[in-house]
Amino acid sequence: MPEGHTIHRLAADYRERFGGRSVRVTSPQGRFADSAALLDGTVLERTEAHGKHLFLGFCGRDGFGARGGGEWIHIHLGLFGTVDFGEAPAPPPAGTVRLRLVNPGSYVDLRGPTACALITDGEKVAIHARLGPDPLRPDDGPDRAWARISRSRTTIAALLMDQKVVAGVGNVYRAEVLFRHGIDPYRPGKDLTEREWRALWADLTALMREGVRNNRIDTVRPEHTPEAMGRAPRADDHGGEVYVYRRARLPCHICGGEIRTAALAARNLFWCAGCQPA
DNA sequence: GCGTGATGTTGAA
DNA sequence: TCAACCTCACGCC
Repeated sequence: MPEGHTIHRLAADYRERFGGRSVRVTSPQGRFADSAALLDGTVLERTEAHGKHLFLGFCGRDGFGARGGGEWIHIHLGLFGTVDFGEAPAPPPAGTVRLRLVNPGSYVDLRGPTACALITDGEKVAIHARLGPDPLRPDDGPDRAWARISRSRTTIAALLMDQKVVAGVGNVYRAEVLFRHGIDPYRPGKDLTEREWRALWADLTALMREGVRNNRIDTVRPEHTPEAMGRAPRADDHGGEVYVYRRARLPCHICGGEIRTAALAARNLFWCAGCQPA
């Protein structure tokens, strides 16, 4: 499930259910057990998202950080990671639960993350430093990304997936935003106009905010929804309504042409050659 | 029961 | 460019 919108939503949900209170921290699977023991009983003070990275900040008895300094759980869901919230009482942990938080009202289970580690303030700063601007972070903007894109011979499809260039965009938003702007995914970054890039950034911001709100990715404009066009809603485990993502060989909602797919840097790319001409 | 694939990242070759 | 890693649901025998 995880593109940037998922992570920002998780930051808000962890904060809402567990923020500001003492929390029981365990690792039923055992792979985070030592760190969980250090944090058990401390207070979840703050939560933060940058791109696809989630940070849970804990406060010990002697100020921020269970060990005295700044103390964070750094979580990256990778491709398979999942987070499931539930109402207390927490059931016996099912499957491979890496991290479980419990308080009197709620529990939350983390499974299958690429990363789940206790880090210091300094390590957190280093992670922020290697990430590009995030359309969902209020203080971030398109300029820093434009400085890289406008000088790069790499395709815009690859640049959008590079977390050093833009943080939080994944395979779905990449495919969909390029479709919405009629841009050929293979166009080199330096061949985009600044106007095109600013429009892409603004659109990503709006689409991803909507994604946080609804906890799913919807990218079709009102006039192209299933209701508006009299077609069946999308039957896909991902849920949202999209133009091209995972619609290989199906007809384009706009021009009727066949949606194409190809591997690009080991990821599946989807686009409509009619609507996104070279 | 086995093989496959998936909204991701890293590090070696 | 490729393999490794993280997990689980689904299709097919």
